[in-house]
Amino acid sequence: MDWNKLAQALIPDENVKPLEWYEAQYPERNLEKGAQVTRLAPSPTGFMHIGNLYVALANERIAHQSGGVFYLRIEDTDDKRKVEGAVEVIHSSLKYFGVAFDEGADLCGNYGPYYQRQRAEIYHAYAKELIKNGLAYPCFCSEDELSAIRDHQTENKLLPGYYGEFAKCRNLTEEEIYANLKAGKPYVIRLRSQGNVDVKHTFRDEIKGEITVTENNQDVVILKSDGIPTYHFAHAIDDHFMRTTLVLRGEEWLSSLPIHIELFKVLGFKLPKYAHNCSIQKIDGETRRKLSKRKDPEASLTFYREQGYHPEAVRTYMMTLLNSNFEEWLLKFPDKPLDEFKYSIGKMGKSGALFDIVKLNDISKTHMAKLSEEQAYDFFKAWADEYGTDEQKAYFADKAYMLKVLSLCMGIGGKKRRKDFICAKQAVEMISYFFPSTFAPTYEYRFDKAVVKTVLAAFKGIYNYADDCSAWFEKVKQVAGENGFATDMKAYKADPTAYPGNVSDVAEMLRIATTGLANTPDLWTIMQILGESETLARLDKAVQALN
RNA sequence: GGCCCGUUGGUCAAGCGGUUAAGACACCACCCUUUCACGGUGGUAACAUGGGUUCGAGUCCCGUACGGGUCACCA
Repeated sequence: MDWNKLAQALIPDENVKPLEWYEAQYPERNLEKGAQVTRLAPSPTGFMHIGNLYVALANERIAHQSGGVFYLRIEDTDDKRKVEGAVEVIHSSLKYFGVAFDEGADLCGNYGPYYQRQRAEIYHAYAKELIKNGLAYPCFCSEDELSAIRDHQTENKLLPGYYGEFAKCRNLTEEEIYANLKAGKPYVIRLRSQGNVDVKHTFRDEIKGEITVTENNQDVVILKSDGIPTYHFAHAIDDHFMRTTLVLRGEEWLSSLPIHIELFKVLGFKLPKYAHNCSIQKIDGETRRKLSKRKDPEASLTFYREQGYHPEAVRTYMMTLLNSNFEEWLLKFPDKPLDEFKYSIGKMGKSGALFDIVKLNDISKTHMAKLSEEQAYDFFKAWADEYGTDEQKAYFADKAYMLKVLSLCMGIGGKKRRKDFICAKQAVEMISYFFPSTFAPTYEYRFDKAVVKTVLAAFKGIYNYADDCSAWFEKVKQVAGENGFATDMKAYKADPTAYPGNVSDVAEMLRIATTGLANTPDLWTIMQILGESETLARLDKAVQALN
């Protein structure tokens, strides 16, 4: 067999450049010792999974912390998955959460093009080299033939795949090959694997530690019939020529590592370091499973935008999942920028973490409590403009009023900040009672209607907008006392059965009457913000509702 | 099913052969508090399982169970 002739027939010289050209074009990067070059290599499906952010963040931290480079490569080798505008989505959604690339698709960079479809030539050049060396060959098997092989293998409990004796096209004669080509039969290029599945090696994964990998014996497809490479081949070529030093990717790739190892070997490339991280899981009834794009809204990055989670909070939560010692650091330095945390790949978990929205909420609350009322205003307004209802958008028209509301609800000026707000959506809904357009109370009192009614009417009769906080509270107490409620907490606690309730119960009635909720910040201030006429109107309305 | 990876409280997790087995979230109690929160103190709660190795095992080895991943001209 004349491999050179075959290579030339399959991939003519005029379509490719000499191999040295590529090596010269994409030289080793001139970086400091220890600097890591990492990448994110998504397919442009238009859907950004929380796992994309997760792995992006890890890659970004490792690159930037080491003085290296973090780039974006688009794996668009599968035509079926491609969606218009997807790259835009990748950039914008990651940027929103504070992850930015140094180079890559739609950015500058000397190691491009960063779209795999545009790199056909380089893949062809190396496929040709493999054919020349007898390490790759054309395969004319049809889908039917392949599935027949697979069926036979499963029936006989043999290792499935295209290898050894099952690799029919592996030993085609020269005549057969040229006859097939002449007949215009479609073909793929397969690797002629040199591996043996009985041979195992230990391999060091940066996250998992020592793992055993079996040699690859599959004659995997490297070039599909349309001349586009498969993931495996593109990975080897691209990560070599883009000079990636660390491939940090999802653990679903772990099982194809043997293929990648062999590919790097036959291509004569130095193997990068590998790290395989676990995917984020979710508990579904009794079972854990991967966060699913279809079933779980929180799997999508857009979910966090729609809910109005602060990007910094999401990022912080991701960090707690990514690095086990991060939370300790955060506790110690709550106000330092996240980037000052020393990220360590060795501290990444070996097993999949469960996504815990309750924890995210807690982190979000703490984060919101760091914002000023101006910052909160801007953040909520931006959210409302994009996702809010018309009424909610209108909340922000009177900025001075909104600022008063926010500073009350966030506990600004107090000794300790409140932590009521989780995300913009919830926060904006929470403050809806401050706005007549959305004040729609369902009064749910814990006391008898008649009692509530007397209390409300009595309070309304003596309420004075000009009262300061303590005068106001004296009146609450007065109403409480007049209706038999305990005004002295110590007395009440000593014998709760002696009273129908205490001042706090009376305060709750007033709170529900004016806000519709049992849970709000300081009531006196709320009344001050609402204004005299609105407050009185609400008390009236509440009394009416009791008839 | 084969191969690979994993398994410490409800959840995230520290732990690198000797610890009273950290911490965070959640939950509960108490305290603080003129109301709602915040905050503070304390509490409940874990090494999947069976065998080894060792003076000594959450930590090392083997088996079992359970969970996850993967077996494409998808990435």
